[in-house]
Amino acid sequence: MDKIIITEEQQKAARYAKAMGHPIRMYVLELLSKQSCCYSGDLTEYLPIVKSTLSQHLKELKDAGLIQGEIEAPRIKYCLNRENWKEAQDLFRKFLKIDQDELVQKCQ
Amino acid sequence: MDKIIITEEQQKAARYAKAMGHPIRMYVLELLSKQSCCYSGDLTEYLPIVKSTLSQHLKELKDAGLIQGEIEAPRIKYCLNRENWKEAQDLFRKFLKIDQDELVQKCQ
DNA sequence: ATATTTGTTCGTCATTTTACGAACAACGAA
DNA sequence: TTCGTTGTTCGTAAAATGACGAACAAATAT
Repeated sequence: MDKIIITEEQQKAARYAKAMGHPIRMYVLELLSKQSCCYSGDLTEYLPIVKSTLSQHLKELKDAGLIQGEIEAPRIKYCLNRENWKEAQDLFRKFLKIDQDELVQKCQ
Repeated sequence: MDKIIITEEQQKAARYAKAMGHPIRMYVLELLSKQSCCYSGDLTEYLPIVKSTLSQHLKELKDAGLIQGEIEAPRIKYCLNRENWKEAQDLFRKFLKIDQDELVQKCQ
């Protein structure tokens, strides 16, 4: 009885989805998809969690490859990891059967 | 220091993403997005997990509202919950439809 | 009536996740 | 140098996740 191998794409998509699977992380990602960058300190101020918890969430997003941090002393500037973000976009687009042409039109 | 309320949409999107955040569940969803329905027994046969574990994963997808089961004795036929699937599509579409070039400009 | 098939539920267990506060490290400012 | 700011890491704890096998329930088939 041969078992199906879950594809690499499915693994990747699941990994990205998992990283998105928390309201705080979803919030951060959505913010970064709109405003190019943000500072961890500002997030702490607005989000209902303490800084160590936020740090963990940002670490998860980093580990999943969705964001990256850049030191801008004494703060850290976060922005999307565009390469992987694009990969995630492509995977989900495909997964969600989003019409590419329609999307292109919308974006112009 | 007022805290931001995570929006209902972000909660929903995170909930859907969380449900997608496992390779097995991603596999099932992708299958259902392609072939309209499937039977739990067939999945057990092909996936490298035992039936009780599969049952748990299907329950999670059900609880998240992404799939629904219909008794077709002695088996159970699973298909997407169209209404919620559409909602998930819309949420992710909105979330993902960032124009790359625009983003590149913003990030400089 | 009994056996078989199908899928859920239960009990168990190890691991991961989420959260907090305290302690720490890095760095710029006084 | 010393102080304050910023963010990570550590220790801890509660809850959730993921996996298995055994037991169970429901329906069909013999």
